[in-house]
Formats: sequence, structure tokens, C-alpha cells
Amino acid sequence: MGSAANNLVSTEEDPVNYGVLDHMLGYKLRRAQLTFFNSFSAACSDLGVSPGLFGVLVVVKENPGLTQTAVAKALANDRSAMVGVVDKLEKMDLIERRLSKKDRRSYALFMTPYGLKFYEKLIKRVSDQEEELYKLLKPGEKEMLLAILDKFD
Amino acid sequence: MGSAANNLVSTEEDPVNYGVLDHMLGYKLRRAQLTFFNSFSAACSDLGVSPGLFGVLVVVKENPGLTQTAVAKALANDRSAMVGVVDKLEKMDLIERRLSKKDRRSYALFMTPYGLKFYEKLIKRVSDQEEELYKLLKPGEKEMLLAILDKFD
DNA sequence: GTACATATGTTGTGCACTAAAACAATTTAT
DNA sequence: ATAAATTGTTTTAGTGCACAACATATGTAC
Repeated sequence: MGSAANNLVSTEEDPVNYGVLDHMLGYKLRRAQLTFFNSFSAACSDLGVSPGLFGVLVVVKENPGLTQTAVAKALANDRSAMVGVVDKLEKMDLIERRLSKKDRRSYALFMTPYGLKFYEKLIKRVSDQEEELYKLLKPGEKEMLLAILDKFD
Repeated sequence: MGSAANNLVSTEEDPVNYGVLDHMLGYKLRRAQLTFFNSFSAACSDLGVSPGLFGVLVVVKENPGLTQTAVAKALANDRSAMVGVVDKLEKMDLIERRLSKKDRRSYALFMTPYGLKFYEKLIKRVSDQEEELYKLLKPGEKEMLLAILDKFD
């Protein structure tokens, strides 16, 4: 089966009717995001970096000294979720918690020297992975998407 | 605080630099999808319907008699995840499993009469909710988004 | 027809993400 | 000084997702 050129007894199933889902942005966003998530995982799971961890890395790298709750707020995450994420990134020696001198309740987050080197390698991976997906688009469509999606947060 | 018109002592934090995230479609998709997910939940959680359940309902309604794995494949879900979903929808008396006569391994899925009535109410809720979000867009942008996002699955 | 491979629904497991509540330590407001 | 709010943390619970394994049933090869 499979090599036989018999297109009378079609092996392919009837096409599925998606009804209203075909016009629902929420559903299409979920599907597209799943594609990007899987692509990211395939490219970076061996480095132990998930999309969630990556976001924290970027924000800490671009904003040295931010507190955990500030990072959480920036990424629309819950404060409590940051604990495990920062623990993990600290164990990977990518970022570090320093005691804040202004507010002894909070930690200030910084990249480690190794974290900065790691970040460069990571960025390369992520960029290549995204470029691969952008090949599916026509010139300008990516920018259009980014601009429109920004309206939803 | 809050009513005082004192914009010299700004209470707002320094703006966060998002670095490469600002140009990453994967990240923006995640944020936008989160908005839609929360909006959907706010509109339909009292009916006990999540986005995932809704997708199954639509596919079963539009394709009566489909098997569980066919529905799973159509929605890019895992077979094993369908068990719990169909169990839940059956307990809500929205769909039913019928023994397939052609293949005694599989179930054929159908909407119940009550499920069909429920579906009408549900569609109204979901449409209203999505319309609310579409107000953030200019005419034509929704269709543009749908067309471009389709390229990613 | 028998033996082997495949498909289906199901169960169980593990992992990650999410949200909410509660708490001690600290800071801020009154 | 007292009360209220904030920070990081822990705990808990719920969800979703992916993978492996299994019994049942179907299909294929010989």
C-alpha cells in the first residue's frame, strides 16, 4: 500500500469541515503558536531552554537589575511562577539573584558572564529557527503580523 | 494616590526593554493568544466550555460520525487527550459515543439534541466575545491575519 | 486459516504552565 | 506606633501536552 497507483479506492479520509473555526482568530492563533512552540523546542530543547525561559533571559539581559515581580509583570506571568524559572536559570549559571540594597525584600536579577556568552549562542539558534518559519511568508507579512498582533495586549 | 495630578513624581516604573522579543513572532503570538484565551474563558467558563472543548464540539457538529482519533487529528491533539474531553462532553449531555458498525474498535461521535441547542447558545457567546476583540482591528485586518496564520500549519 | 503488523480507545506517567491562597519579612502609608 | 501594602516564597490544584504501554479489533502476508 502507498505505492499502488489506485486513486479509486482513496486511502485519504474525507476532508474535515472546520465550521466556524475557520474564521476564528483565537483558534488560528493557537495553531500558529503551536507551530512556533514546536519549532522552538526542536531548536533549543537540547540547551534546556523553553520559550518561557527564553523570555526571562531576554528581559533580564536587556534590563539588568530588575526584580522578579517586574520581570513577571513584563512577561504577563504570575509572580509565583518566577520562582521556579529563576531557580532553574540560576542552576544553569545563566543569571544570578543579588540582594537589593534599596529593598531588602527583593532580589535584583543579572546575567552571569557565562550567561552572556550562552545568550549569544542561543540568539543564533532562535534566529535561525524563526527565519526558517518566515520563509513561509511573503516579504512584509511578518512586519504586518507583528504590528497587528501588538493590538491585542 | 491615583487621583493626584502629580506627574513629576512618576509612580510608573521604568519602561521595560523587550529586546529581540519585540520582533519575534512566536512571542507575539503567545501574547495575542493569551488575550483570546482569557476573553474566551471570561465569556464561556460559566457554561463549562474551554477553548479545547469548543473545538471538539464544532468539529463533531460539522462532521457527525467522526471517530475520536479523526477529531484528534483534525485539531492537532493527541488521541489520549480525547478520552477526557469526550468523557466530559458526554457527561454534559452535549455529544454521545455510538458504537461503530464498521469498526468495532472505534466510536462514532454525534451531537445530542440538547447539544445542538446548547451549541446555538454557545456560538452566540463566542461570536460576541470575538467581535469585541475585533474592534481593536481595522477593517480587513482580521481576514489578513487569518490568511497569513493559515500558512503556519 | 494462521501469523504478523497495524489501528483504536484507554490508562498511566511525567513534565510544564497557570492560577490562587497563604505566609514571613520588609517597606510604605497614616 | 500602628495599619496596610509589597516581595519572594511555598503550597496546592487544575490544565494541557506528549509518550509509552496495553487489550481489543482490524487488516495483510503467507
